[in-house]
Amino acid sequence: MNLKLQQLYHFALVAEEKGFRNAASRANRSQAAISSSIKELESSLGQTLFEHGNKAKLTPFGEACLPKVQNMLAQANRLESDLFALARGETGRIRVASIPSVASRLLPKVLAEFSTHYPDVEVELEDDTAERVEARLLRGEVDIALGNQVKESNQVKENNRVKESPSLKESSQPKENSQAKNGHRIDFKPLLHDPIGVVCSKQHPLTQLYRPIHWKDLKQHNRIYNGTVRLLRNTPLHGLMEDARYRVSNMMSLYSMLEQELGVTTLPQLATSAAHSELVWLPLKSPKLERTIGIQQLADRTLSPQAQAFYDLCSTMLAEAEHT
Amino acid sequence: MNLKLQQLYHFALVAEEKGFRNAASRANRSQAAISSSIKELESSLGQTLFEHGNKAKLTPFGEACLPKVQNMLAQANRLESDLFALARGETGRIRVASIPSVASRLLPKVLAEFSTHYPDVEVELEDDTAERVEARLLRGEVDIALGNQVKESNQVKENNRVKESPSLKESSQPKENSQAKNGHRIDFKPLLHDPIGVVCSKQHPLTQLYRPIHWKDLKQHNRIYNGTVRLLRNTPLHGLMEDARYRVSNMMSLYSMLEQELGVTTLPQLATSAAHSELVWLPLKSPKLERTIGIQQLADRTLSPQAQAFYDLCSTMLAEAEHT
DNA sequence: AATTTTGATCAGAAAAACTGATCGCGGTAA
DNA sequence: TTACCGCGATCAGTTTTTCTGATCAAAATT
Repeated sequence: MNLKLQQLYHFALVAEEKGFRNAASRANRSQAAISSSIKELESSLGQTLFEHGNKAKLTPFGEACLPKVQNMLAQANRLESDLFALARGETGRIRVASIPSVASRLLPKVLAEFSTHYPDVEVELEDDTAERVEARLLRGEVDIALGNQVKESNQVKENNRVKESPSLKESSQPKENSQAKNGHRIDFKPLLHDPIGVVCSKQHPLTQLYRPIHWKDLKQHNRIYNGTVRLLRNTPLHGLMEDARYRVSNMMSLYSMLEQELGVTTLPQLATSAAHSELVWLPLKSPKLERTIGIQQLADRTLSPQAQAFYDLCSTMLAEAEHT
Repeated sequence: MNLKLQQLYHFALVAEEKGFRNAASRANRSQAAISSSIKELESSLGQTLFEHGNKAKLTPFGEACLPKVQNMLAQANRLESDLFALARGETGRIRVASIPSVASRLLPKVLAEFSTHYPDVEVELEDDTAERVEARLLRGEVDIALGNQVKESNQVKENNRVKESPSLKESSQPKENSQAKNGHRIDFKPLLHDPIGVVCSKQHPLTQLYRPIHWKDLKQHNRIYNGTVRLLRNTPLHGLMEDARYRVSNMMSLYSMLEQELGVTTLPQLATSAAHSELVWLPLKSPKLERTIGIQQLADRTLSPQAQAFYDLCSTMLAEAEHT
């Protein structure tokens, strides 16, 4: 790589300005600097670029070179602004995975805000179950994931690795990290708390209680199991819900069944659709349960500037969203 | 112009070699050099390119940059070889103007030889009268011209230096001047001498002379004027030829007329077509006349490498051609 | 003929690039 | 676990490159 961009730039400047001195002033350099720069370029090409002793007139060779060099300089400039735009996160593409509740209830506002600040960044958003969202992140298919805190995977993996000494490290790491087989760890940043309650039809007897619901109140009703029941692990409710009359994986089916008054279910507040006006979400008084929603990234991978910007925006907007 | 090609090159090397040390060895540099080169690039972009502390793994940003940078490097390489090819004269285009006799009798061999050495150089050859050939050169329409010596130009140059004799030249300048309004001067390099003789049909009485032809021998025959008669200026023959029975500008017409035995003409030996076997060229004994054929270029313009190569080849081949 | 302007050139200063040695870290093998 | 290797980071010091300011000769301008 013999050629230097600066030499080419100086060459083009002299040719355009028709003079070394003008070129020098446009380049903020001394005339001597330009002179030797050209000389250097000429010697590395083995041909003279300007007619010497003739006011900086191009030789035929120089004339043949000029357009090629100008083209190169233009491309170098384009590259430079491309890279800067990429570096500033103004351009590019980010891939986000999210659990459906966040994707439908919280992300739209974030995306709208994001796209006003970064109109040229493509966002690829895919929703999936909490487990699969996390898996996609670990596989590197997405840059950022929005999901629940996954306590289980922490405990399991930690236990697999640390065969002894359960005391010291357990307390420091477990909450915010999870480790996968390929060595990637997930960094989880909690953003908001989503209370878990009971969902049923507006006509359901539970709505007539006129007192806070206790978990045992569900015993006497048909229960419908759904994916979010996993969140109840290690709570008294878990057993009850596992022992459900119906099991559905699809949320739409769940809503339909609830509307048909086939039973009741537990859901985080955000997971209830605002579109189904025949259903109600009732707070659960005891135990008071909640899931922690947060944003995840691979711990050992730097975020791209774009992703970082999205991450930051999510953090602030979702943390604010908690109080509304 | 913040970016340096070398930094981009080092970046791509590290990415391709997946390691600073391998990259360093491929670049014939120390590992420290590569390291600081990358660091410099990162700081000028304002973003980290590699995951630090992770074996030279690209960040997402670095991954986005890599293909763009590689593309730029490829183009820089292409430019470099283009410029070198141009500089070595292996590529490009030259424009040559020539008087018809040289173009048809001498240049073909030169062109054949040239194209074996420079197969990728385009040659644009145009033939025209000596005057117009010279005009094209002065106008910069061609790089090189092949023509007759233009004596006046020498005299003008001489006279510019010698401050005597201000009167005579003024009038002779307009016609055959080699000095144009833009100050261009023509540099003429004589290559071979072309004797001027008499051309007529094989049946013409002149062929029966059995002694060298004297200019007065033409008096008693019909004469055909042609463009090359200008070469006879200041010779006794000139008046005779100016006072011709016929005047033609086209050589083909001239040959036809000679074949029809409408008269005789004077021509340089090279200007006689070998294809017209019914015509003969007879040497003129007294005065012994000749034109000097040579190669011309603008005196204050450097030739392109390609043109220079052609110039050199012409010089040697045509000088040799004189003795055949 | 005098003056201005132009590019070339030089010594020395400043900046950039590079080297070799060393460091700490993480992975690997004993 | 310990010892070791290979990695990239870092540092001080050197070499190379680039730049400046002054000066010059040649050309253009007046």
